[in-house]
Amino acid sequence: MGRTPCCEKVGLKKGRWTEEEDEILRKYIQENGEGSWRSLPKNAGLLRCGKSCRLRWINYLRGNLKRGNISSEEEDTIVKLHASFGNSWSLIATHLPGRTDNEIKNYWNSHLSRKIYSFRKLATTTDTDPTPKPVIPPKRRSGRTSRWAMNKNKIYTQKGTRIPKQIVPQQNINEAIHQKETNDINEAAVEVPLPPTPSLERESDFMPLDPDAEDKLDFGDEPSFYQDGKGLDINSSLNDSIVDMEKQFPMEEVKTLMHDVSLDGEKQISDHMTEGLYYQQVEESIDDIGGALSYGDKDITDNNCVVGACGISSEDSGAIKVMNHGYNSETNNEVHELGHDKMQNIEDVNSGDVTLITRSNGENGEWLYDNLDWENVMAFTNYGDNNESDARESEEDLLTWLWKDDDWEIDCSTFG
DNA sequence: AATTATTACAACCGCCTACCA
DNA sequence: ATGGTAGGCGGTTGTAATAAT
Repeated sequence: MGRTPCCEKVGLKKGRWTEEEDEILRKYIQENGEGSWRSLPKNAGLLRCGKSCRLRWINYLRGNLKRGNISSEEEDTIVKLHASFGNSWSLIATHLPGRTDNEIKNYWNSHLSRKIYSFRKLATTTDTDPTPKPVIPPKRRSGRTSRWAMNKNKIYTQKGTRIPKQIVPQQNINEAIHQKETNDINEAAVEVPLPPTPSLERESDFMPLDPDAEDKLDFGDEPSFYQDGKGLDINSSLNDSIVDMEKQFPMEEVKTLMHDVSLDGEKQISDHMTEGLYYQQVEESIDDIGGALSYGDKDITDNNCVVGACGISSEDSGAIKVMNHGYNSETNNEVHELGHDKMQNIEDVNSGDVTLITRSNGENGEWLYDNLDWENVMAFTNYGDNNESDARESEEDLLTWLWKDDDWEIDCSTFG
């Protein structure tokens, strides 16, 4: 049996609402209250579908709605909440008074997702010129002026480029938001769980998106991910695969190596970051995770590739992966084949991104894609705690990533 | 000045779930 | 237990607005 339509659509008006219609709807609801949307149009004398009336009311006519630009604080909150809740726009909207789910969704799709994509593109550029590049905003493209565009100089400053930390579910989300509202969240002792975006999601290896995230964020007396600032205790099925990297790979050595790499003319991370900034971020990341952590198993090298390929390059995850990779250097074919040492190995994956591996071609300039286990990349069989839907989503992410890449010719030749 | 390309965002669509008879 | 309905949600589309050519 087919689904019955929400209303009889014959003869109903569609498209933009006029002032007159708005006024009729507003007046009717003020007199009769919300609800009974199905019967509302008829009673109010509107030639609209009940759903359309509801949407119009909720998104534009009801009181307490903020109009105008999304503030930087709101934007920040959206990004952070998206990390925890994913595309649950209505849930995100409950934390942004006066903003509707539709508005937030649109803002995400038209502003934030693009920003993140731009950042990833910068981070994965194949430009081999080691010369530091100035931060230059892209040429203005044609099109309607966005609210965001009017908010000057917000995006292309380096100031805010640091990718937030991995999720640290140590406190209730509301508490974190309150903290954010009253202070600078970056200075807070505990951060709000961080944002994987659609393209970032694959990076939250340690805390996959969870529809019940809000309920679970208040961990109460649950153990922290961090154990005295050293290593990681995820208190989960991953326990067996957790490696205290500091034991295997002294932190000072990691820092030294990363420092050397950053000064070695390798600009894999991003053209818009200076070496110093990059190093600072890596160092902070290492400090943040209290030494080391690992989420994979013996196939962690492949995991690094998979995750990186499907997500934005993040300095934090980069640092983590670097260490993992360094630890697993013996299993890394390209390192041995090219005779690279641990340091080169770190360079290879220092953003955890497949594209960057192409930079490890070193002496001969050859591509190293052949050394990747692409079957595994596509199958995602080793993706952490994965299940079928995760794998499918990851696969879509990768395909999206490939598709979005500007250099189609290179992609074709590279991936066959 | 006209056209084209691109964008932001309002609105729609269809699916899902809770509720009720 | 079942089927119908309303409301809610996320994804997608249509289009007005705007910059670039």
